[in-house]
Amino acid sequence: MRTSPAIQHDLLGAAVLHLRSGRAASRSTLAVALGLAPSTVGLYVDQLIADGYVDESGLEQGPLGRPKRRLATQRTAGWFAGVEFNAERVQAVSVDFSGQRVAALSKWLPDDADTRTVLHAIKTLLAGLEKNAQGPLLAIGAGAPGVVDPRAGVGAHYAFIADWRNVPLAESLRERFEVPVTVENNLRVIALAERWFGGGRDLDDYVVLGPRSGFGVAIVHGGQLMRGVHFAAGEMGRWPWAMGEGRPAGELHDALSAPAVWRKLAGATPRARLPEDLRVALVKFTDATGTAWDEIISDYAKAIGCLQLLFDTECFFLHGPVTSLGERFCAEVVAVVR
Amino acid sequence: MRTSPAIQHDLLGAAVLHLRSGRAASRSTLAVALGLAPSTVGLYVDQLIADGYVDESGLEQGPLGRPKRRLATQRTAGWFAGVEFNAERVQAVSVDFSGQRVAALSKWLPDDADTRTVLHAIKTLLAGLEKNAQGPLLAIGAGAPGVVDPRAGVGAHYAFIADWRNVPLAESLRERFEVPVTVENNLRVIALAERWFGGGRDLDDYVVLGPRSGFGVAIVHGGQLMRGVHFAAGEMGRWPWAMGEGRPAGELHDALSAPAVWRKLAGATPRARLPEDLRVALVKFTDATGTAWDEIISDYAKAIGCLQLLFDTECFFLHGPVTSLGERFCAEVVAVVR
DNA sequence: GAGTATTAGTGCGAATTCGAAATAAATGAC
DNA sequence: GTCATTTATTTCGAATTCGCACTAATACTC
Repeated sequence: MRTSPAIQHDLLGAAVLHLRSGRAASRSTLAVALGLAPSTVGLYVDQLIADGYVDESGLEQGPLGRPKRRLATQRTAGWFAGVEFNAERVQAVSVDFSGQRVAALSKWLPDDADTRTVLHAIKTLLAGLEKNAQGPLLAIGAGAPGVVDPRAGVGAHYAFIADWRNVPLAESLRERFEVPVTVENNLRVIALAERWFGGGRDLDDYVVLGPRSGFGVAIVHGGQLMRGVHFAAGEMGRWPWAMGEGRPAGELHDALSAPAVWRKLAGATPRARLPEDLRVALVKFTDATGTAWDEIISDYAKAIGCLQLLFDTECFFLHGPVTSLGERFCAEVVAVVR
Repeated sequence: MRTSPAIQHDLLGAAVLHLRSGRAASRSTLAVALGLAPSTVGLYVDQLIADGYVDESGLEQGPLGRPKRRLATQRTAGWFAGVEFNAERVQAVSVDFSGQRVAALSKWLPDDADTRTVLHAIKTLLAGLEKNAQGPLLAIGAGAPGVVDPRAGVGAHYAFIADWRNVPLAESLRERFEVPVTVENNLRVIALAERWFGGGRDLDDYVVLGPRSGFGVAIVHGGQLMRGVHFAAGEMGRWPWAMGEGRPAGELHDALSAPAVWRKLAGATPRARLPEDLRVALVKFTDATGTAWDEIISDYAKAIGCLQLLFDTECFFLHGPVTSLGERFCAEVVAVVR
């Protein structure tokens, strides 16, 4: 009989993430991915199987040699809740232990939503997910807008929700649901998701552009999020920015934020509440080749060029409503950056 | 008798760096600084003393309790060589094991210096240091201009030295002197030095501004240098930059590099070779309050502001010839950034 | 000067991780 | 079918690091 080590929480988490994301599917691949000796991983996997977190699900034959024993996370070992919000709406999803989305709920907020309203809405949605879930709730992850202190689990500041200042979000949810709660900035949550499940899967250095009501970027360096001393890194929207030939100087988010882009394209400010309609309405613009279109392309290219000179990064990701401009937008931006 | 572990090179290096920089001076403080258990540090220090790298040098009484047994690096355990160069000159220093500078040599390069000339000059200076040194040479550190691949020890590219392309600098020096050689970009070497011996001693996040013939920055995030995929991070000099009211657009180094600053202040381009004279000549400008001066201040403040929004860092350092503008320059820049 | 509080450093068993050899499970050659 | 080859996993002893109890050295109190 082998003497298994006590399960270390961080290693369990890392192992499960690797299995869930498909990055590793057997003891040997897990060993490579985690940078541990095969013998060590063997001990850990045994323990995870004994505890009901992981299952062996058949063999996977390579071109030669002994086949891998495929590992899979146990769907029924429990579930996770994720919640994301801004001044307009709250969205929540439940995800089973194997990473499959089980259910999603969302709720529009009233125009004058304050901190209390928002917290209440979050708890209501989470409680709703809890009702139909099977197995124990294992953890909650929350993506909050504005400046977030993930160590303290506090939403430090956000301009668009009344009295959103030093809100102890993690503590509040931990009290109510009695599980570990992780809080992180909205955009940085996306960067993390990109790393674990998206295109940043094998990347250690990349930048996520998040044009929304403002313009922020999330920077991943050496596999780690760059947060800044005051958790305010990436606030690129407030860069001084020349608005165009002979135009007055402004700030970058006046040129590149989602509302600014809509305004330029449509000469109007569509409500961000109607992304479906918007996408339809904008299709014609993506086929047009007006000055506005070229100007947006050139501004985005300029911003990305600056970031690339500074970071010399592997990859950029564009997230948020502006992605509805489609593939051609990205392709043209890339061309101009070059 | 205690069973000492085999000395691990990285831990030895880290321990010695902490002792040399004054960051830790006893077993207990070293344990805190290295994040190891006191018992483990005890074993390591015993080994270092047995091997003649470290010495106990008396006691240090705190306000209460058993006094620390002060540790010091053995001056005579060996020495290190450091060499730094650009297209104009090569500078080399020797440093004993306790971090004291022993000797320094430098050499101007001819105007048409090519790769062979530069390598030869480097080796000549190092050989010169070797003559008067006592004890074994332990390692060489080299700071090279331009794009440097520190993993391969290769100088990838530098525009101002003829045929400086993929120069196997580390290999070349290792062959000649038969010790480990570390190669890093000039400015990043400064950033590392800042972290170990300068004002970045207790900082994990900061940016070093290096205006020279161009304008580069070295970024330290989480205690680690940000190098970029192509080792070209920080090339901020090539940012597009409005040159002033109604002036044509240019690049940032046209406004902020050392030659650009001299040109603006003096209406001329003094040779960078004469920093002593320059400093004297410039004193009058630091006392003047002309448009040029204000413009430089405002440009520097704008650049630093952009970096701060992006990185939200703890601290900025200014290095290079521009520092001869003095305290007042920095103070005014800081004021405008605010 | 004996006792107490405080901090520094050591001894030793326990926990974890590793490395190398052994074992297991497949393919393909003969 | 047997054997060499290849890859996956396990066994087992060794190496390293830790945690905790213990000892050491000092100042302060009475």
